[in-house]
Amino acid sequence: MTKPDDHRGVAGMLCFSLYSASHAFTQLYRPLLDKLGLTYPQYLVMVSLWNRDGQNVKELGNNLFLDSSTLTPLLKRLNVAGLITRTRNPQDEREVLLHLTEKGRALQGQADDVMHCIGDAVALEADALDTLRATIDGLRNRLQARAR
Amino acid sequence: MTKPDDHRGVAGMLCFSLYSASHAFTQLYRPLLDKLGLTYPQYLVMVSLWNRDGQNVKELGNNLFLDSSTLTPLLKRLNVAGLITRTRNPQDEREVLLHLTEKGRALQGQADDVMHCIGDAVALEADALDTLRATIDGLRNRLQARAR
DNA sequence: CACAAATAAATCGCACACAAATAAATTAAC
DNA sequence: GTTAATTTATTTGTGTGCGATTTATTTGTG
Repeated sequence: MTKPDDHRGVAGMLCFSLYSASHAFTQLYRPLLDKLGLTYPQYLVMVSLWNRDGQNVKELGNNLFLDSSTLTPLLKRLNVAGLITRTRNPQDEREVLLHLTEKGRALQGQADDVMHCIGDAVALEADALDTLRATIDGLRNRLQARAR
Repeated sequence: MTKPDDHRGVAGMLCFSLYSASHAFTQLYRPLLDKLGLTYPQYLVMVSLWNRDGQNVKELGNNLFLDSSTLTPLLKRLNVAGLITRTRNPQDEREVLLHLTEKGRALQGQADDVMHCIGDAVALEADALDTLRATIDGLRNRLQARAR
């Protein structure tokens, strides 16, 4: 919260701007991702695996800032949907390795359409967008540093 | 999503910056709000009612961009905690009016400490913060307009 | 007045998030 | 080399979010 004494309720709080904008993104994604049979968090997992296949749960969690208690059930759903496999690492049986199936890899093609639609709605020039993203990432990093 | 062809996974996506920054805020708030016995969404409801007491569920939902299926159970918990009352509007029995109890009003004093802690972590000058908030709010409004 | 349409909440089902506790495997210490 | 500490993932329980449906009340139309 940022302005203790204003009279605008939640509207003046940066945390709420982020909270509501993030939900607005999810709402915009929903009908697009429905066509791929994915939820928004599932889509983030797929993006991460399209970028680097064969991550374990820990690495994926570090990339998405999510913990295994969130990811385990989500990954099971992606597995049931036939998009990924979950296998123990023979070198270290504690780790579960995540690999795209053929079907999971194929889905990346359809995802390009999704990104295009979202880009239109965001309606920001490339450099304005980079600046905004960098500002928000910097903020997130400061918040996470405090939360330890 | 913003950059289809980069090689950075989720890290290059504005939606993910918002998503992860919003969660980081929640994590920072958690230990502070634990002392008040509130979750972050419950805190948003209290802020809205501190700003304007006596809203109905619909109005509150418009302010927070949340719908009654989310709010009803949350409001019941605040009611059980003794922070608010839920009464039907005699003039229109469809509406449920939300009023702070004495205990609920009293909690606002402790919330000032929370805001102070958060403000420190955000570490932005007032005008930089206003600009950022306005940018994100503008983005949210564009996304919501597309989502209809 | 009667009765269909609209509105406000609540209910139900599913999928996150995350703290806390547990289980299994590896590494460290001695 | 056996035991303790650490690491990785799963399980459990609570609280959101939200689509879809349902219930109750009010408004609109003839």
